[in-house]
Amino acid sequence: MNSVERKRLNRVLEVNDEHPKQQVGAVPDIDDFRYVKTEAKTAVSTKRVPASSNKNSSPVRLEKKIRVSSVVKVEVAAPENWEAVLEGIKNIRLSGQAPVDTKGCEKAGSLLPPKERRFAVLISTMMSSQTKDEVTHAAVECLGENGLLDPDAIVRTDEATLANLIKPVGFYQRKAQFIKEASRICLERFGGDIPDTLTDLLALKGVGPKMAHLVMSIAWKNTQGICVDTHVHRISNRLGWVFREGTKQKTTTPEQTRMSLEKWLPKDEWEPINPLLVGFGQTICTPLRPKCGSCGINTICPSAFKEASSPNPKQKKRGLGPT
DNA sequence: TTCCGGGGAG
DNA sequence: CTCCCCGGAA
Repeated sequence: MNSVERKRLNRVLEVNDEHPKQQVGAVPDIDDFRYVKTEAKTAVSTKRVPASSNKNSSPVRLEKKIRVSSVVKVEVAAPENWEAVLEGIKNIRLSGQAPVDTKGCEKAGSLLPPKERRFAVLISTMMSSQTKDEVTHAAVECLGENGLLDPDAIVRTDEATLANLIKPVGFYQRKAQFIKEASRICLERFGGDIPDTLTDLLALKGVGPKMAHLVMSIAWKNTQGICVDTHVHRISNRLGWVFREGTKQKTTTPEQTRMSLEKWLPKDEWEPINPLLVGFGQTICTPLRPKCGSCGINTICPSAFKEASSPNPKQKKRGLGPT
């Protein structure tokens, strides 16, 4: 097995192992092993994170491990106030529309029959990453108008033409290539439908954890894990909702965030949390200069006004991450 | 005008 | 870590 396969396999093992053990769950020792692998794998990405002390003002929620015979029980308490925070964000989202509300990829092919709709969702998702919702939406429509929301049609279209059609989305050459290959696999191995498991979705090039979980939720309505994109990742950390395993440090990768979040967030919130936080992140809790002043939860958010204006990145002192 | 982010691959 | 691409922000 080469390194790529191993990497993918590891990913798959991680996600498959994440059973909805919520507030309290008994987890066998093997679970710890998994985290060892994960930490080692992701330890590289220390890049522009201000490395040093993050004094999270929110309540410390270290995991408590209790050894009972051969089993380690891992208890992860939900953050204080999380329900109030979530409620507050929902209220914020009720007023005012975010791009994701109308142009999110779950809208793709909503008028099509199930199988076609699923394919449209997959293609839409594969194009949408790193791209504005509106742009993706337009590209999907463009494909549809050309009868290309269909794996058969796509494999018979040459890559350059395909790339040209989806040009407005970022990284279109790569995506055209990935989409064509995915279409071929759909035809050859899944009867023209899209894969219905995380494992098989992740095996598609151009589909990583974020998109695989999204597709499972949207296309199959079978949520296997939380779809963590940059918004969910950033906001979860600002809210003090997630921590690196065994610490009170912020998570450094979306995968860490996903696993940390899944430990306590009730499963019925797993699917809605993504559009909720994405919209919130697009409008209020923006990456740069979050609009804390007009945010409805600025009295209960541990990061409120903590990183308001940081003009010159170069002069920014290191070691004082938000909160 | 420059620069940065974003999901995933290599 | 860099590369892919481009819009939006500094």
